[in-house]
Amino acid sequence: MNLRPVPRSSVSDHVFGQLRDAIVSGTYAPGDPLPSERELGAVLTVNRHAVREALRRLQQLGLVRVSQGGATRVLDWRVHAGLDLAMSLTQVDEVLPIDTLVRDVLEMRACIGTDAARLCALRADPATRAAVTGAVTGYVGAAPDLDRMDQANIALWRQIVQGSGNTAYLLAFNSLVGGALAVGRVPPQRRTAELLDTAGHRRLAALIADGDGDGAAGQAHTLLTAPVTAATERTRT
Amino acid sequence: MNLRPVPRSSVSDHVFGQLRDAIVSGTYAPGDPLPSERELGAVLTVNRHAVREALRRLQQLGLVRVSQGGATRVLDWRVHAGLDLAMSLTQVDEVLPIDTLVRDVLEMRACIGTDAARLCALRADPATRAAVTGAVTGYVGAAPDLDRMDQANIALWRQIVQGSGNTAYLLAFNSLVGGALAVGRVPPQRRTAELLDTAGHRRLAALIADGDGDGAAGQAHTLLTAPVTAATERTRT
DNA sequence: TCAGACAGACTGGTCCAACCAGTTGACGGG
DNA sequence: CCCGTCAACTGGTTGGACCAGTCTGTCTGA
Repeated sequence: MNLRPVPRSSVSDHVFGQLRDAIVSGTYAPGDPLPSERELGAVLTVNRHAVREALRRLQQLGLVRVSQGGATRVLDWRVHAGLDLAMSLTQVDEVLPIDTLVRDVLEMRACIGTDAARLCALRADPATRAAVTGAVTGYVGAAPDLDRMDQANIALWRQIVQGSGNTAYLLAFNSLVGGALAVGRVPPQRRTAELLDTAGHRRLAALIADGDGDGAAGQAHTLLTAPVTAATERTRT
Repeated sequence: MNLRPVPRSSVSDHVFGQLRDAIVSGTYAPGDPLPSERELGAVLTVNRHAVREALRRLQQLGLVRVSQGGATRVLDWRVHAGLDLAMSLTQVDEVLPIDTLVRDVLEMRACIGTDAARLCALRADPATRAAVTGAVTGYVGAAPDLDRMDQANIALWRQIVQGSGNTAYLLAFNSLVGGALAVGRVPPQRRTAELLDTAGHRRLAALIADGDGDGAAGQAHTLLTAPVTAATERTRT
């Protein structure tokens, strides 16, 4: 087995995690006031500063609204939280089934990836086109090691998204990669079909190199939609 | 003129903003160590705790990596930052021209919105379909007040994205709405063309109500692509 | 000469204690 | 009944102290 670095979590990390899960899972409803910082510190046997640091992170995620003098209140994450929250949503199976979340992320990746491939074919400079072709070569060369292919696949799509010249796509891609897609929640055999279509990826690189926007979009759609339908099937069971 | 609530910013907000801008604008290159917390506190004449809270938020955004014992190092935001960063990118015109960012956001909104409309037509329950129709009615009724139309337009698309049943789309939508699109960076006259197509929006609602996924996608694409091409023109000038 | 152990000077992590600055709500006078 | 006042909250900020890792230069032994 391959060893991974030990995840060392600080006190404020624990506080953050607990509060985040409590909020997303609905333990605290939107509009509800959170216990005061001093009270949270007392209950969790933690210093107030640790609580404050955790609250800052929750605020940054869009989960709470803090106001001096008044209580810190819970926001409706369906309204105020950004895509980065997806990176943290791995523990709340009751509220949001993990299979559904995976399907959603794949669906979004397909949507973004298709348009990014189109734009990459239209807007990318020669160096980037070459980089895409190179990334595909690296990807194909990684076969049949699924883990390495996975890694190379992400690198490939990062190139494409970068080549699209759309910063919003790039940031969203980061959110998705850092999110449920990459947490290892999806067992290897589930991605086999997607990852093994090396011919399809080669074709995609060629279309991008040729500057054929519509062709690249179509090919990307084909490549990215297959796993979505598979995931959709999975949610029904 | 319409009055707006006074934005009151805390000390740690200022620290956060300064560091964020310094990082995104490249003052600190990826891999560079940030000054120590004590040093930052001394330079900014601020307590160390305030610095720490700001650093937590930067960490949450994916802009820095902090490690006990070692220095806090700057990450490459093009690799590690999520879409939420777009909500903060309004001041770094040199690195990322604001017109380009607006175009990117509109492009992404068009991409997501098109697929969300398709899924909404396919998957939404009757209540949600009715809500979409109602939102369009409210939107049309808001004419010709551009500000109210803007608000109603956002509410309408929120309904559609919600109806798509895709949580990733919903969170991304929040990021985009909270981001450059809503900061008032785009003068009213620039959105006129998009906002005034009431007939097109009515048609979209009808297609969604009928469950015509492809039709809804096409109509949504028409509605959302127009502002993108306009914004693209703008970036050339 | 050089590899490796070691010590000290950093780094961030946590805690305590105090005070400032807003908000809230109950209480009492008009 | 209304409205101002004030006390008891809330979060905001500061200072200082100490723990716990990391890094680096130095010094020792081979």
